[in-house]
Amino acid sequence: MSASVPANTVRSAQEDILNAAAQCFMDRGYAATSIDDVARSLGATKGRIYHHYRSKADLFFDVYRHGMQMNFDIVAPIAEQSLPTIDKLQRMTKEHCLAMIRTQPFQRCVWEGVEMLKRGATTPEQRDVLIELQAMRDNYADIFRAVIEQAKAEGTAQFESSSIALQLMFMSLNSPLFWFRRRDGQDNDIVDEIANQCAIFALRGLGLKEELITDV
Amino acid sequence: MSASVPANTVRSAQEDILNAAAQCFMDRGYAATSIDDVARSLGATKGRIYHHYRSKADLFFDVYRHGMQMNFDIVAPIAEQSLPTIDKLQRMTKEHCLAMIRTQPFQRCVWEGVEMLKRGATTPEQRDVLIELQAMRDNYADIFRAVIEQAKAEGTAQFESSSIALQLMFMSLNSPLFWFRRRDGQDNDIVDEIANQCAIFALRGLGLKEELITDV
DNA sequence: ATTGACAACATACCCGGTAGTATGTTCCTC
DNA sequence: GAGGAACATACTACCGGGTATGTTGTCAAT
Repeated sequence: MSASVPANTVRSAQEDILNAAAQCFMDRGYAATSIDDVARSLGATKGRIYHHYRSKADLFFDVYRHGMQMNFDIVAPIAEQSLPTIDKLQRMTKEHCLAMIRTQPFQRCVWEGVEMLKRGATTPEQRDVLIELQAMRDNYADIFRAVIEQAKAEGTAQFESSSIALQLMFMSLNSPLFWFRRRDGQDNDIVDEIANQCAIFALRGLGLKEELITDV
Repeated sequence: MSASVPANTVRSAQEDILNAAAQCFMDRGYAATSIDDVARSLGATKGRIYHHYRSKADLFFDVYRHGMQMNFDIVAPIAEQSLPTIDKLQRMTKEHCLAMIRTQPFQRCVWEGVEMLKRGATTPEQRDVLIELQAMRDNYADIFRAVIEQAKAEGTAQFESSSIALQLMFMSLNSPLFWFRRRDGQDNDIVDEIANQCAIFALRGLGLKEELITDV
């Protein structure tokens, strides 16, 4: 709130921490990552982390939140467009999958955050935050749910339970989180090709007719 | 080797530990699970665990190994049968998915073990064991790889990279590990129905023609 | 029946790592 | 030059892996 503080400096300092934390949490998992690990990867010490975050969990939750926000920013605009259902679903799945690859460390934290809530081994305060973040994630999933249900209603998709279909679709689209890692000077085309194959697999899995599936 | 020791007693004692450990590792994850947690869930103390296992990692690896062995025992007999490729693939996917649900705690440990090797934050000795277990897992995956490649050769499946297709297939079949948990008096039909939907999704994703996909 | 030996644990203890805190230090701004 | 932001340093408390040692029951040979 102080006008004297250049906001961009604070923001960039926080973003550096967020990026480093996301990377560390992905590399070792939440439980096995120490605050010192994160600080060390920044060439700093704990003091810097604890100046911006009250606890390790708080830092993790902020990574989670940013990861989800990135997904919303990418997919929501597509969902709001007036497109044929199939086209919309194709673009959404492709872009979601690309987001998984491009912001992998953050999305891995989202994944682990979801698991954390399901396990329930948290303090009540942490649980409250996780529930709020889970709601954010559920809202995001509902964007997709609406589209696949519409596709089913239009007869262009076929599946039994939409909840299970949604889970399976996300598992397919999120799968590069676990078997793919970007290398340094890697070609963008490779990333695009992987997202294509994942999206096609997911769309086929949802029962889309073959002639409706095209490259985006 | 001592004839004086009733082997079944030792075995059942070890299996009790394995089951408890698998459950604990699933509930809290490897890093967040303490040996005391496992012992407490058995109504025992550390002494019991460390009498049978040299370290926490050793215990975890044994759970991993048992999980993979269960999968082999279920799927290998099907793969060895002389069946039409499509039928074989259908039965294998369905049974694999059922195994994921029925032996969930063990399979979650398999999953985490795979991640553990990829992260690489282990001692050299642990890494050696993980590499051996990974080879076991790769061999298991190769059973499926052979079948889906044959299906592709026969023109009944279509996908680009068989490696990616394999990953996506397993992600679909394994997905109940993460969004489904068995309740106490739950109907077997529900489990069967979930496995069906996962298997159908996976087969569709692999490009199987709709008329070839039937309930198993 | 006695005893020795060992398996199968339990108990007690050590020690390294880590979350969190309390307190310095530096620089920047007003 | 005063105050606070943005850190670094130093410290505490505790948890958890691993070990060393004690205890009990069982079996085998005498």
